[in-house]
Parts: sequence; structure tokens; C-alpha cells
Amino acid sequence: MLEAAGEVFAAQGFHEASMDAIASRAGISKPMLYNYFGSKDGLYAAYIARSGAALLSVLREASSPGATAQERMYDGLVAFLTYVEGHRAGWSVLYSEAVGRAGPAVGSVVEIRSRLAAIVSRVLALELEDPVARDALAHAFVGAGESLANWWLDHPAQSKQETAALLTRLIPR
Amino acid sequence: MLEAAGEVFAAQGFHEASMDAIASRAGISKPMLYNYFGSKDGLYAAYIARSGAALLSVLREASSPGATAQERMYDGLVAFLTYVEGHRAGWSVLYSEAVGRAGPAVGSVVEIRSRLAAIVSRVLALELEDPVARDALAHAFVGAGESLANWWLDHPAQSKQETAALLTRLIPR
DNA sequence: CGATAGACTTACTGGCGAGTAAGATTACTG
DNA sequence: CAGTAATCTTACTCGCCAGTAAGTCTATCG
Repeated sequence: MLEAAGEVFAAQGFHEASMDAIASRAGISKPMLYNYFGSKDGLYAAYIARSGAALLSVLREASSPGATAQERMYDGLVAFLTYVEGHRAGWSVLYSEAVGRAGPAVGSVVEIRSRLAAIVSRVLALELEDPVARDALAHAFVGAGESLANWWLDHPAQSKQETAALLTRLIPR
Repeated sequence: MLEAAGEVFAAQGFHEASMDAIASRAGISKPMLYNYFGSKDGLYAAYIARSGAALLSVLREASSPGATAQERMYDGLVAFLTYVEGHRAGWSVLYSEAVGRAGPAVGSVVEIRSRLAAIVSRVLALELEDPVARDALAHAFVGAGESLANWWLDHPAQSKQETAALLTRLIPR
């Protein structure tokens, strides 16, 4: 049910996805969606929340506290690419909503993004003292990772490992 | 006229921006928009085209062929941040549309983005031979720049120069 | 000073889609 | 096997908005 919603949202975007389309893809009728999620915004929010939680949990699992900044970044990137690979729709919706405009779920996506940045910032803390520079670079790395993930989806010949290694090399020493 | 359209598109997004709202903000009536641009998609496309051309031209002006990769990246970033600073609406619309979904102007934004990546790739050519890695990193840098620009808009205390220097330091040697 | 062309407006239509009312169908109890 | 509660569907309403038809105003020309 959320699965079907995700596919339609990913393919069409929030506004152009109709509840009828989602219902029919899920094999149920529209009032069921309203019964379970209250509104279109509610359905969207539920989907975003689930996708975001899954992404964050994947990253949390990948973290090994003792490692160097390079190792932690590499592991995180591989995990991230694995998530993207296995959840194209979820990734696409999250990424689409990550932009600044006033969508219905901006709040939660901004939150997810800033958590990502916080995770990256903690990794960078091993190499950089200045907290402002660290915060800025963390955001830059998040954007770089997102963009690189989209590049990677268009270049299936490249392995996750090679791709992750590329960004890892950029960590300042 | 395009100016008014840009403000409304930036504030509301494509679909939620109504032609009435744009017309009223521009101080004219709706049929004029249709007279000049044919359709809502046409208006949007025209606005995107203008914003994208302005961005690319700013970057083209900033390039100094003889310089090092670091210098060129730095100058390009400062120019980019200057553009973003002076054209919030244009930047916001370009960035919003840069995502993968099937908007009405995806084609031209994808094109602008790949041109940006090509410019960055040429800069990186001074440091990296492998063309695939270069292409991947160029996309990563574009994403990093976009993300960093948004961070910068939220941190007005930071100067353009400091901010640009941060990303410049990441160029691999 | 009519007439005619261009620029612009008001006031509509038509369709799409979010949300819902009311009924049908299934499962579950005494 | 009634009765009833939960689940689900069909079949609507209602507002919004892209796009347009028809008319109004202004200006330029014979």
C-alpha cells in the first residue's frame, strides 16, 4: 500500500500523482487510503517517514565507532548506495522533496537531511576542529553524496565500492 | 513579467503556482501571459531558460583559462554564490527542478546541470586523468556546490570567500 | 472624425481530482 | 441462521485552475 504510493509518487511527483492512481495500483479503492492515512498529505508524510527511517537506520548500522574518518565515510557511502539501489522509489521521493520549496512534507525531509549532515559532521570531527567549517562541509558532502548516487544510478558499470572510494578520497586531512 | 513568474514559482512550486497569481503579481491579466508564452509550461520553460542562461554566463565570465584547478574552482564558486545571492528565485526554481521527477522542464534543467558538470570536469582534468572518475567527481562537486550554496543562504555571517575556499580545498591533488 | 488594428480585460467553460455519503459485502458472534 | 460489526466499493459533490471567447479601450491612419 505504501509501496504503491511510493512508486506513483516517485514516477509523477506529489501533485501530479492522483489518489485514484495510487489506489488502483495498490489494488484497493480510494476511500481505503483515506481511512488509513486521512488525507493525501498524510499518505505522503507516512511514506516519507518510512523511507527516511529506513535510510537512517541503514546508515546507523553501517557505522563502526572505532574506525578512521576515511573508513567510516566509505562504509557509510557503500551503505547509502546500497539503500538507493534497493529503494529507487523511496530515494527518488526523498531526493525530490529535499529541495527548498514548500511541499507538504518539507519539515520531515529537512529533518532527515540535517540528521544526515550531523552524522557526516561527526565523522569529519576527526579531521576538522572548526565547527562551522565542519557543518558547511558536512552539508556539502551530503549534497555530493546525493548527486553521486544519482550519477551512479546512470552508470551501472561502476561498482559501489569504486564509487564510494571516490568521495572518500576527498576527505580533508 | 518573467520576474513575477519566477517569484511565484519559487515560492509555490510549479503546480501550486496559479496563472492568476502570476498575472496579478505582474500587474497584468492572465490572457497576456497566454499571449506571450502560450501556456503555463511555456512560461515556466522561458523562465528556466533565462535563469539557466544567466547562471552559465556568470560562470563563463569567471573562468580564467590559465589558472590552476584550485584557482578556477574558487573563482567559479565565488561567481556561483554571487549568482545565487542575487537571484534567489531563479536559483530556487532551478534547484527545485533539478531533481529527477517528470516536471515540464526537466529536459532543459538536466542539460544545464550536465553543462555545469562538464565545466567542473574540465577544471578537474588538470588533476585527474581517469575520465570516468572525473565525470563522477564533477557531478559530486556540482551537488556539493548546490548544497553548500543552500547552507550558505542559511548562514549569512559566512563570507562567500570563506565558503568557496572550503570546497576548493577538497580538490584532489 | 469615423474606421480599423493592436493591446488588454472581464467573465466564462470544462475537466480533473481531493474528499465523502451511502450502500454492499464479508466475517464473526450467540 | 439472524443480527451486527468491520471492511470495502460505487458513485457522487465541490472547488480550483488552465485555457478561451468575446468584448473594451486606446491609438494611429485616411
